[in-house]
Amino acid sequence: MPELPEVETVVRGLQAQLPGRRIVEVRFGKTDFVVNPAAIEQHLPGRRIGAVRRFGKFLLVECSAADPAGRRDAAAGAATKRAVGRATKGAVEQATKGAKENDALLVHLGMTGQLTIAAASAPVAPHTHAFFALDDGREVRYTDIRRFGRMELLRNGERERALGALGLDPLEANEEEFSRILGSRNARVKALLLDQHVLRGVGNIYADESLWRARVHPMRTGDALRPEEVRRLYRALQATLREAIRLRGSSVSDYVDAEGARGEFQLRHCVYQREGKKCFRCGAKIRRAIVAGRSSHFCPRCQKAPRKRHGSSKK
DNA sequence: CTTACGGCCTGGGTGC
DNA sequence: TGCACCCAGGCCGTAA
Repeated sequence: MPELPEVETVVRGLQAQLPGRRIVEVRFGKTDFVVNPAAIEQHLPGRRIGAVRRFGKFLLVECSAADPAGRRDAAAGAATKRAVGRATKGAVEQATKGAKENDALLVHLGMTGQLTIAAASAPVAPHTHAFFALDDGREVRYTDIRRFGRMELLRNGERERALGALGLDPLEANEEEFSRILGSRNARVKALLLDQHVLRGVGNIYADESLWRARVHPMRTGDALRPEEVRRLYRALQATLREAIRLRGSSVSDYVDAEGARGEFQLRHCVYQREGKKCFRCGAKIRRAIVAGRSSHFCPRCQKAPRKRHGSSKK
């Protein structure tokens, strides 16, 4: 399941390969996951790729302005070089400064989406539904078994609509911000961690792993957390995400990076998909329960359940 | 407004 | 061999 660390890993892989390359052709298989495939087919061929960045679990592939066939190569290359240095920050912030936004391909990998770079002659994996042929004989391919992913071309002025409602990046937020947005909420902390309008990029794996690490039960509510618990959760979340990025993500089912390689953080999971196994900290059996509509894995001894549930609407 | 919940999308894996 | 069913995560609609 691509969450923040997996998307970050894919972004870094693409960022290392794509800037400066020209897209020469776009081909689609099934298109039910694409917002406006005709617009993509019409506008992307001929464009040069700029920076590739992550925004929560979304990927943005920036493209140059339309550039009449083959001219201005040197200028485009120079612009690309400048873009390389500042990869992941401020896709929306940049937009609000009034500067013209580059067109960008927005991709969400859903559960089983993969973006890989391959030689155009390489065998095509099943369920590959989009091909972006490059000017060097390679192509970027989008493979998605379940097609829960999403793809859309964002043109000038569309980023705010697409991304503006997303919450804080958990790696950029400071402790005060984190505490403010969680501490004011009566919802279960598991639901808050998963809510992309609260924090952008956290999914089920990293929510469960962080809660275990912080020794916070997923059914606790945000406003019932003691300050030291919020602090532990903040630190656990960042440490978990950073370690997962270092290990190139968790490959629990289909996830691979831009080179097609699996990650290794699944080998470090302490609770996720470890139901019935021993807690690494205390030896109790890890349990699974549905919280916020999602499978939640936790240690019933290390992570103390809340006694009761305050009504959310009644008093 | 906030929160909770159910349904939907799809197809791989499982169990009979 | 086939087939019904469960499940994954994001998102949206609805209800309280």
